[in-house]
Amino acid sequence: MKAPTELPAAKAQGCYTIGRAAEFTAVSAKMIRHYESLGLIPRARRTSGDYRVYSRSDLHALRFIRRARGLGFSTKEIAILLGLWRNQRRASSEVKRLALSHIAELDRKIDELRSMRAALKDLAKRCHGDARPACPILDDLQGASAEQAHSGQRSADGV
Amino acid sequence: MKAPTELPAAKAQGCYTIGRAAEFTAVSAKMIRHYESLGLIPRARRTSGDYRVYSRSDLHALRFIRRARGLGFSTKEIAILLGLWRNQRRASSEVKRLALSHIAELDRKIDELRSMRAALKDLAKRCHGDARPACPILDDLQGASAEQAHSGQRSADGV
DNA sequence: CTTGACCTTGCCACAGTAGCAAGGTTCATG
DNA sequence: CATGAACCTTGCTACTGTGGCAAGGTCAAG
Repeated sequence: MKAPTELPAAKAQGCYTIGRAAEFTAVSAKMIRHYESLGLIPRARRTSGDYRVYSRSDLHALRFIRRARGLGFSTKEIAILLGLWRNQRRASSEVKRLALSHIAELDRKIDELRSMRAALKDLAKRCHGDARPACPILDDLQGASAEQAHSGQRSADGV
Repeated sequence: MKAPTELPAAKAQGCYTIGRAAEFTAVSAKMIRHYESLGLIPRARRTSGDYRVYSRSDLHALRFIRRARGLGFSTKEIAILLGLWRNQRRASSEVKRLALSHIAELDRKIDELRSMRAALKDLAKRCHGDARPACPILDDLQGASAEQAHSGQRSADGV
């Protein structure tokens, strides 16, 4: 009940072990397993020795995921995108809606980072940066210099 | 060794329970404990009933942390900033150096998000967003622009 | 004394990625 | 055929920062 050499045969037919799949998709083996556990990709076929086996179309899906991650989509969003991708009867409006909402999210994050940057840049500009201890940056963080220096609270929600 | 009512007395002397400290600093009680466990702030004094007690200067440090978080500093960076803050013989150049390197980090992140945004915006622009399935966004994620059947991979983005 | 508000610790969860460990599989080579 | 290198398996740990819940203790007021 055990084929002696199934992987080489599989390779000849366009099948890949997880390591080769990782190599060809630039998604680490670790992450491939992770995506499987999340259900982003279906459970891989296994050899008799329990090795995962991937087909070319599996690699396709992995590249899809990698590219979507490269655009900053979360795994949940990617799950939806994959669903739309696989659904030949999808409406492109659904995809576009998701994309636009992600753009809005990116804008939000960019704005947040930019306002941090602006505030810090301003403080840095006012700091002599010499051997003396006096430092407007620390003064600001301390809040001693002026509680009303900049309008109240920057809302948290870090990067 | 148990005074009957120590907290009210403490309050009168400018002491705060963790809840009140949270309220006055906008740092959640949870995070105050967390910062303590990280060593960002010293272990709090305790009442006989093991309640943490904070002084006004402790609140000061907590606000310092909150503001630094608001500027996007990591907890490690904040640990350094706190050290500089407490060190009266610091050189402002140290602070400035940290600030500038953080600005560079923010720039890096902003650029990354912006390039995602640009790429996605472009795709979204080309997507009709109607009831039909054809979708340039999915096509791009699929990598259709460069490959279709077999042959090597195309590394899309270096993000 | 009871009650309710507050505190304590500790564990789980999120997201995404990486590392390590102990053990099994494959396959080529000696 | 046996060995060993290279690869695979699962599972736990960690990171960063925040929130939530649970079981139990403390405190102050009624």
